[in-house]
Amino acid sequence: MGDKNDGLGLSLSLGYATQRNHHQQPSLKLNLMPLASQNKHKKPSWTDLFQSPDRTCDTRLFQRGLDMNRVPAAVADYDDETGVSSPNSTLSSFSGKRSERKQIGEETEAERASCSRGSDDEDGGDASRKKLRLSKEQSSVLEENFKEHNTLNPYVVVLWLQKEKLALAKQLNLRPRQVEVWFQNRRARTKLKQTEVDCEYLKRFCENLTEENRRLLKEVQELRALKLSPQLYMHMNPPTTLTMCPSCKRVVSSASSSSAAVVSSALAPIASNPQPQRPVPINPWAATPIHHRTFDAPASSS
DNA sequence: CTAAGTAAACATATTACGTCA
DNA sequence: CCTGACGTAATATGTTTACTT
Repeated sequence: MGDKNDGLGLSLSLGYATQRNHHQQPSLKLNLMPLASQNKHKKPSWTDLFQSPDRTCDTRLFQRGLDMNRVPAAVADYDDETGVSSPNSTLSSFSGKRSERKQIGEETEAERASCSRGSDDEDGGDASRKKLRLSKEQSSVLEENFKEHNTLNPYVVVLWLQKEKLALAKQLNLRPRQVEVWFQNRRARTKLKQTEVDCEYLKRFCENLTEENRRLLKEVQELRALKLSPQLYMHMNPPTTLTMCPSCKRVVSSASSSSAAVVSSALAPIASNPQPQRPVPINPWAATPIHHRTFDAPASSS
């Protein structure tokens, strides 16, 4: 997608956005790479570095029948023993091509029905997917990791993705796939929230502009009226609220009363000029401080 | 070098489940 | 107890990118 690499913009500075480049700098794992997979003539690929020699590993694990929310010791052991964090492992039971993923998913679905996260879910027998609510502790740990890793540079994120995700899953007794899904959904929620906030922000901005426009129109009318009766002009409050910064040449709009001196000097040419010189329209966005918002976790309903 | 195939990771939309008022 | 709203885990699908053949 085109927005993959500019995900640092509106979409929340999610560090993952650039992880596509992970193939470019996986050097830290050199010592973990199977020699057989190395090519002397080219840089080691990420795939080389992290790919499990046996792509069916995770599948096999799940085919043995695993608790859907418990990281099987075999998974952790596999990772620990080999020191290899296969990209596939992050997909856990659903790695591989979509079709394969689906197939595997179907395979594990039945198992899942007979599995459970905890001891309180033993009804089993239902072939439909079972949605399990993460515990508060699990959610908070994931949340912390999200905060910690959504702004890191891609390289670090890649390492995190490839390695720490497994560790996180292990720590939380979740499948790596669940961690992955959680982050995916978390990003979606964050983006949605960001969109809502931006929408509200634009709405208010538009309202302010409308109000400002109304005010300026009124001011124009007043100035035109003054033009017809100059003697009244001297006793009036300064009508304008626009000032210009002498250093940056920026026109600043201030709703409150401006300095009388500044206003008077600004008005002087206007009073004498039949064609009042308005400041060059400025980009309202440029003059408006945009505060980068940070988003906390949406209030959990659980 | 190029093209086709593949894998990984993502965004997005949707579905389905759990919780709560 | 029932029900609808809501939050969210899980799934489906399509896209992009890097790598391999």
